[in-house]
Amino acid sequence: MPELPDLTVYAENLAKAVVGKQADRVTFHKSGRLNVSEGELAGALAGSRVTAVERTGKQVSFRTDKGAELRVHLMLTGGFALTSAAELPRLDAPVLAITFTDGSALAVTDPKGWATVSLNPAAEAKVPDALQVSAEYLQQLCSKKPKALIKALLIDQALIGGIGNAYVDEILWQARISPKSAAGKLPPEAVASLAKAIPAVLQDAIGELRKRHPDMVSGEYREFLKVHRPDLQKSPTGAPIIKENVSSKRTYYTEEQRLYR
Amino acid sequence: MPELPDLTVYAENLAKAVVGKQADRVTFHKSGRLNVSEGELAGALAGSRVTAVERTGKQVSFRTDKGAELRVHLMLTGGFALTSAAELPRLDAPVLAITFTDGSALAVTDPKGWATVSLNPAAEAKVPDALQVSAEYLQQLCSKKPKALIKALLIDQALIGGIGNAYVDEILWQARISPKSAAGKLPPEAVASLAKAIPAVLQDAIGELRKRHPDMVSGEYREFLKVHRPDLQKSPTGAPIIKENVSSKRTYYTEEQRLYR
DNA sequence: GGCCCTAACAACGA
DNA sequence: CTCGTTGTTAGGGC
Repeated sequence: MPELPDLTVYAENLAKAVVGKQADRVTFHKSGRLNVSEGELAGALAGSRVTAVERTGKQVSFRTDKGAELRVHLMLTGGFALTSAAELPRLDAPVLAITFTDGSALAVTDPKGWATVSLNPAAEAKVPDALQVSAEYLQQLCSKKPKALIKALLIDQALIGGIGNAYVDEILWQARISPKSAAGKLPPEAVASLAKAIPAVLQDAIGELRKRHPDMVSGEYREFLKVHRPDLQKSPTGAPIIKENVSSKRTYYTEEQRLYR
Repeated sequence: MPELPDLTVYAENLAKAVVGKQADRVTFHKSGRLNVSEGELAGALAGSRVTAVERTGKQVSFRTDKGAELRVHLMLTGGFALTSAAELPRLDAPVLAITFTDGSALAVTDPKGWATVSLNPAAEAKVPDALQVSAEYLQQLCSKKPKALIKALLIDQALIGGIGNAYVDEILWQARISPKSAAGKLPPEAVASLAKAIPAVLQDAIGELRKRHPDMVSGEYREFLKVHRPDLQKSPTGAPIIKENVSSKRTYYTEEQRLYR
């Protein structure tokens, strides 16, 4: 569930909680997915100190003073948990658990077990983060995939990092562009308003989350979204919200959003 | 345009005309597509006698007493021509021309130049010919590609050889099965009636062509088709003919044909 | 709500 | 009316 704003706040809060701490024991539960053996993972982390926690696209990375990087993708149902070594056994659906020498603990949980954990992942082609995309880059993407629906293009993690199915609807509503528009048909003005809406919507959400849920490291909070919400009937400007599948994804939008095609 | 029935009669008539003759000069016009050099082609054929002409799927093969095989695919607009060496220069859109020692000549023509000519083509995975498909084989195909539309499955040359866009509509009407049925949803009875309709429709067409156009080696004759015809309004049993694209192909069918899905 | 793999489908060119 | 190749989409599994 979590998208860029949630993950950004998770990373901030995780950093406050664990940077500087020294890892003690590392355990991985076979329910999850790991790119190395459990022994290799424990060997690379045990005894080292966390130096940073950062978000990259939809993943959260932990770095250590021994140069290791641990990357976590929560997928649909994963979450973090800050607890103590003593309480770890009570945790539901644990995937990864790290205890620190001060007795505190960090865990990744996931009822579905789809979360992925990677130790020192191979460097990938760097995809621009959603908070960094320029109008020029967006224009390039639209020209390169002219027939793709704009919604499908924006949530493609190979093109832009961090936008998921919920916030893309917010962004498109903010820019007043229909999710079913063909990317290649967007005029420059529409691309420009989209380029503006992306960071605006995401930064606003980050602000809301920091204020409303200052300690969050898991879960979704969407009560301030403007259109992507099952309980809403109308957009803030009074237009009825249409609920429909677009590119096989549940989509909320209104007739206020212009369809280019 | 030609499909299995046309090509079958072409091959019969070509066999009557050229088997036993000795090739003299072989010329290939660069407009067409050839799997070897023109010199290689001429070298392999000149001086040898034609021993057989056969249809394989939608292709026509010529065999020689020196063990060569020449395979021709006419694509959309190609055709054969039986003429004389003297008349060859008057031929429109020639692709391949072979003169024989008795002064007669055989040519492949194609205004679009898409026809393909292959000398000793690499042996391919043998695909069952449409005249040979059993109900069991058809059932296997339907089970293996359950989501494919039945029309798309039947004209896939990698699965069954010889059925094209015109005769598939005739076959499906004969079997009273909608072209938009999902292959995997056909009950055994429908598969059985389809297995019966395929050779029935094709053999009937071969008979019609032999009778109506006893010397044909090119062109299309479709005046006896029952549904795949732009000029028809109703099927033989009086149902209005629906004209619609199915899997991006022009399709003629009626409500008499049951939709399984 | 996420991502990957595969199959089916549409568009274009030869 | 043909057959490729390519890009986009839809579905199921993890």
